[in-house]
Amino acid sequence: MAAIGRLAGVSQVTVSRALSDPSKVSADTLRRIREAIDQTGFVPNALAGALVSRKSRLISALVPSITSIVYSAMVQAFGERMRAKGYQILLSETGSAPEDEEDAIMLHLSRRPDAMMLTGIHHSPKARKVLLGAGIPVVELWDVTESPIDLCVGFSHGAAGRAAADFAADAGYRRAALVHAGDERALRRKDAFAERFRQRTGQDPAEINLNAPASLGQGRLALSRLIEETGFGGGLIFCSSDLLAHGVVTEAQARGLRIPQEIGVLGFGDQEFAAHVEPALTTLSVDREALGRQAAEALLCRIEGEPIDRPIFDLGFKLVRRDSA
Amino acid sequence: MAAIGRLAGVSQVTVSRALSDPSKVSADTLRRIREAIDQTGFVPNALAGALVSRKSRLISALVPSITSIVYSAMVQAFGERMRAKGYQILLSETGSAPEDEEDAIMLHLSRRPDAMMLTGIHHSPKARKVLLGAGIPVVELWDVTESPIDLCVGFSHGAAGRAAADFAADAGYRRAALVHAGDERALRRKDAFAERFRQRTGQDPAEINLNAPASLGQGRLALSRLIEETGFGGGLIFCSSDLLAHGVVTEAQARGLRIPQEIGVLGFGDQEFAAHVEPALTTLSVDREALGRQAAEALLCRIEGEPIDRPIFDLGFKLVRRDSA
DNA sequence: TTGTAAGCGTTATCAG
DNA sequence: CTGATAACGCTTACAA
Repeated sequence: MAAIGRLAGVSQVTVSRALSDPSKVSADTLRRIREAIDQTGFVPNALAGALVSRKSRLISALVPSITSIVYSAMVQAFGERMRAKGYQILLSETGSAPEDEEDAIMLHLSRRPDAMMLTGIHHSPKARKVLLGAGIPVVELWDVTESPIDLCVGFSHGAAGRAAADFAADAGYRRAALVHAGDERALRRKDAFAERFRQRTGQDPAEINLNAPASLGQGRLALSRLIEETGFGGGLIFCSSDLLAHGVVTEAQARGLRIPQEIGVLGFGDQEFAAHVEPALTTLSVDREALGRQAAEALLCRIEGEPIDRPIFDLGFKLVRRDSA
Repeated sequence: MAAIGRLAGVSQVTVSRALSDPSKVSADTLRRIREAIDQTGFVPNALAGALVSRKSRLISALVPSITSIVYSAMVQAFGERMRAKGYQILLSETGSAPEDEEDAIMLHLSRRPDAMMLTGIHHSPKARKVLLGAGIPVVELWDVTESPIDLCVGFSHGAAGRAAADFAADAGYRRAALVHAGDERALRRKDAFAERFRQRTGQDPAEINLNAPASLGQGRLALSRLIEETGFGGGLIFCSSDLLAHGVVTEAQARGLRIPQEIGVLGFGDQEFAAHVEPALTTLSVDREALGRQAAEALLCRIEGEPIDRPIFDLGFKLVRRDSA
C-alpha cells in the first residue's frame, strides 16, 4: 500500500481508505490510486487487515463429507448467502470421528473466523469449551437441541423416524426393515422408527447396517442381504437416504420384485432424483437449501449484533408420498 | 503467547518455539507451556504467523460447483492429501462465468494462499496476469494444454470425444445423438465426437443441449426431447455425464425401449452408480481421485521446491464397456 | 480530505 | 536452550 501511495502521491493510509471506503477519499485521489493499483497488480493483504481489525470475513464450515449431496447442497446454499455478504468459507471435512472434528475446530479457530458452522449437535467436551471461549457465533446444523452451543438449525430425527413408522403402519404394512449407513443421526431415526413400529404393529423391523457411505451399490447390496440373511419376504423398507432407497429399488427390479406391491421403499432426503426414479420414491423431504440459508441468516444476525428471539430453528420435514410405498 | 509465557515463566518467543518446533525447547519448559495452554484454552493466531512468515498453509481451490460429485470427489482427494501435509483448503464455487472466477481469484489471493487450484484452462487475461504475478504454484485441473499458467493435470477432451465416436462406429451404430449440460469441456467432447462420427459414418448426430445442471430428471427430459423434437429412432446416445445417462436409461425403460438393442447409452465419468445401474452403464472412466491427488502432489513439489520435469500431467481416460451400449 | 502514530500477534534474526 | 528486537502490512484512533 505504501508503494501504491507513492505512485499516486498520497500516504499509505489514504490507499487503505480508498480500498475499504472509497467515499472517504476525493474523486481525483481515488482515480490516481486506482490507476496505480491497475499498473502494479497490487492485491491487498487480507491477513494483515484481519489481524488488526479483528474481522477476518472468514466463516468456517465443518461437514462430515462434501461428496454427499446432502451436505454439499446445504453448504452451497450456506456459502452463497455468505458470499453475497462478503464472507468466504473455510471448509473442512471432519469424517465421522469426534476427535477429528476437535482437531479441525482448533485448526479453524486459529484462522480467527468470524463465525463457525458445525454439523450435528454432538461434539467433544473440549470442542464445546474451546468454541464457547472463542466468542464467535456458532451454528449447529441438521439437528435440534434445547442446549445448543449457540444456535442450531435442523429438525428432530426422532420425530422423523416416528413419522415414517406411522406412515408404514397407516399404509397397512405389517412388516418392516431398516437399511442405514450407520451415521449417528440415521441411527436415531431408525431407533425411533423401530420403537414406534413395534408399538403400532407388535413387530420388530429387520435391520441392515451397511457401515459404509451411502451409494446405489450399497443399496442393492442391502436388499440382497435383507433377503438372504434375514429372510425378508415383503413389507416396508425404510432407508437412511434416497441413494440407498434407489439402490433397493434397482435391486428389487433386477430380482423381479414388484414395488410397491411386494415391497415398499421409503427414502430419506427427497434428493433431486427421488421424483424421477421409476417408480418415483416416497421419501421424507428435508429442505437442505433452507437449512443452509437459515444457518447463514442466523449467523449473520449474530455477527451484526441483531437480537435473535429463539436460537433454535426447527425446520421440520415432510413426508412426500409418491409411488414406491 | 505473552500471557502463556508469563504463566509458564518464560518469554513469548519460547512459547512460539514450543508450538512450532517442540524439539527446540527443554522438556520441562515444554511441559509448563503445555499446562498453561490447557488451563487458558489458548488458540494461536495463524493470521499473525502467516503475516510474518509469509506462509499461510492455506491452499485455495476454485471449482464450478461443489454439488456435482465430479468436482467434489476430486476436491475431496485433493484436500485429503493437502490436509495430511498440514494445509487447509479455502474453497469457492465460481459457477461457469469467467468474470466470477476472476473475482474469486482476487479474493483468494488476498488471503495469501501458498498455492492455488483452478478448474479448467480458460481464464480471463487479467486472472492469468494476476496469478503469474502472485508468484505461487498454480494447478489447472480437468484439462491439458501446452501452455498452462504453471501446472496442469487432466486429459484431452477432444481425444475423449473421438474415442467415444470410434467406439460407436466400431460397435456398428449408424446413428448417434449427443446429450449435454452445456459446460465448456462437455462441448469440446461433443464436437470431437460429432466430427469423428461424421467421418466414420457420414451421419450427423442429433443434439440436445440442456443448458442446466446435469441431473436424473434432465436426462429423462433429454431422451423425451430427442424422440419428440428430433425424431430420434435409435442409435447411440453419448451423454456428457453418467447422471444424464442414468436419466436416459430410466426414461427409456419407462417408455419400454430396450437397451442396448434399440438404443445404446454411453455415459461419462464412471461414477460410483454407473456399475450398479440396470443395465450397467458403459462409460468413459475418469479417475477423479487421481486427478485431485496428482494435483496436490504437483503443488506440494512446487511448494517444497522440488523440480518437476514436465508440468503437464495427462491422466487419460478409459472406455469401460458394460451393458448399456 | 488527508496524514501521523500506534499496534494487531506472530516469526526471524541475532545474541547470550 | 532462551531472550530481546525488529519486522510483516494493514486498520484505528487522533490530529491537521
